[in-house]
Amino acid sequence: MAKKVKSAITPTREQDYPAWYQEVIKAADMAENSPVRGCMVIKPWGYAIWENIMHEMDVMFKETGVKNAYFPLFIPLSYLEKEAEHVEGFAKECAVVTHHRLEPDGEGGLRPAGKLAEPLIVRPTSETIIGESMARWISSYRDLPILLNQWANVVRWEMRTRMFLRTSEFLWQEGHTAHATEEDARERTLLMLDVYTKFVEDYLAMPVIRGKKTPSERFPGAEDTTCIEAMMQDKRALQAGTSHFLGQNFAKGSDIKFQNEEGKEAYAWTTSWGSSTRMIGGMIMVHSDDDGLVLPPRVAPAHVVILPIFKKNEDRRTIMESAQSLKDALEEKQFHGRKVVVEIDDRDTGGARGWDWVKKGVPVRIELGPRDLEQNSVFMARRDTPSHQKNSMDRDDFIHQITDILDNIQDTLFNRAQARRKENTIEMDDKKAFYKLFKKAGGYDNGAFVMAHWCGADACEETIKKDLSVTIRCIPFDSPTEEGRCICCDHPSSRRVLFAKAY
RNA sequence: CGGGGCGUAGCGCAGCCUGGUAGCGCGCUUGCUUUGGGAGCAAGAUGUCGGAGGUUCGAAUCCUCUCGCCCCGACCA
Repeated sequence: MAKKVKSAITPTREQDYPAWYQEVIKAADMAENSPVRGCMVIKPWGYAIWENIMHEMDVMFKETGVKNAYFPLFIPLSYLEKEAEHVEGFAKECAVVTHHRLEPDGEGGLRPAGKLAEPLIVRPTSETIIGESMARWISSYRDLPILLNQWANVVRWEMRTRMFLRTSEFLWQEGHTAHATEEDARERTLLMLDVYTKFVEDYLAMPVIRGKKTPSERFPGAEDTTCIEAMMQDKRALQAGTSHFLGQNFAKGSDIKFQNEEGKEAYAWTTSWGSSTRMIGGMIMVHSDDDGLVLPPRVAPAHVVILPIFKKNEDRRTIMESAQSLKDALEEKQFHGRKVVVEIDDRDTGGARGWDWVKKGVPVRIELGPRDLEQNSVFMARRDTPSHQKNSMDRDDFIHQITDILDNIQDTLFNRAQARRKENTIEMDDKKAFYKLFKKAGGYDNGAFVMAHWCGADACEETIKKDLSVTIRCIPFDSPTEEGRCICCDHPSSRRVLFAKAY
């Protein structure tokens, strides 16, 4: 008798997308809300993904000559004042430390004491404090470029938070570089955007659109902000990484000067670039389904889970031995420079055990029972196919093919995401149709990625944002020059830009 | 910061209107039987009913204040 097909996650994506997202995280045991408002606790399964991300990105950064360093969590208030636009951009969301001690308040509690002469802010980003160091480290063009990165936490006091996507405290990396020439700095800006693109596409299997932000969406204090934008399953955009060309703005603010080859004093040209735990939120929203998390193999904490099936108690020992030898054989294999990671779960929880691993998103599940031992086979399920779909496979073939299977899953996830984005990316020239599309957007269906002409006026961008809460995600690098008319004001335009609802 | 909702066991909730000493489901513990699509039976453990004050013989329940969370706005690298 066919059992009614039921999804592991309720509600489903279509029923309530935001609730589905929270539930996927909870069901996969990745993270939970903390007692501290707007902050989350990242649990081992979630943190292991971040560790894989850190490890792989770190290698990629270093291949471009970047070195890691670490700067203080606290920044003197006055530092933030060094770059005018920067202050304005971050002032409203800074946590401020004003005291350095607690004392009894006489009523059984504690109160702050030891007021600081100058308040410290908890870094929302580190341009200013790193700039201060750079200013001291650089005196000659021979000291340049300086290529730094730090893995850190930052705090931005957000009004509304969501696990991984926007939390008050989040983990990230921030790169900061200083160069002798504008050209070098601009080159570095794009080089790091390339690194992000490669990482997000190859590891997180999220296809992205590369482009430049409009002036209103720029990083506060930047000359140019470049970004990668990905489409989530609800057709909203998520910025997955950003790289800024800061011109000489921060160099002037922090006094980063050097003597050039002609012996003249000049300000350095700086860049900064960042990506955060938000990528994990994106990864969840791009690949996961109504049965829970779906992990791209290249960042999965475990690649394979073996579920021993005990028909009779006497079988237990032989089946466990077989499971262990299968694990050993698989772990001798390398998957993109990393050992294939295998878990054995012999808990006696009935069928719930299998669903736990579905919900955790493990790429490959193996059921191993008496029948498989007799036939030297394994019963395999892939997370990129429906949960009920399982196939018997020769055990040795499976061991031989494991890396191909994982690669295949990785490719499938990427291709699926790319196909979905393509299907939901449209060109539009009619304002009424544009408004109609986004007016009804919401819930699981937020319209589309719309490529439309824009005249370049802030006013048009602002109008659309106000009317539809749709923003220009970026001016894509690959959008060709072509004659057209602004979707908002009908003035001439030479290029299409990407409009979408965003996270 | 405006508008709405909610705080009772680890999680999800009922009880509140009409005051009488704490309940359900899941989970958890132990044992036995089970295990190839979310196991069954039996026996258990778990609560400052968000906090403070008030009314009352008696408060999860009524009143006042307060704290926190969620949703919708506003804000948001």
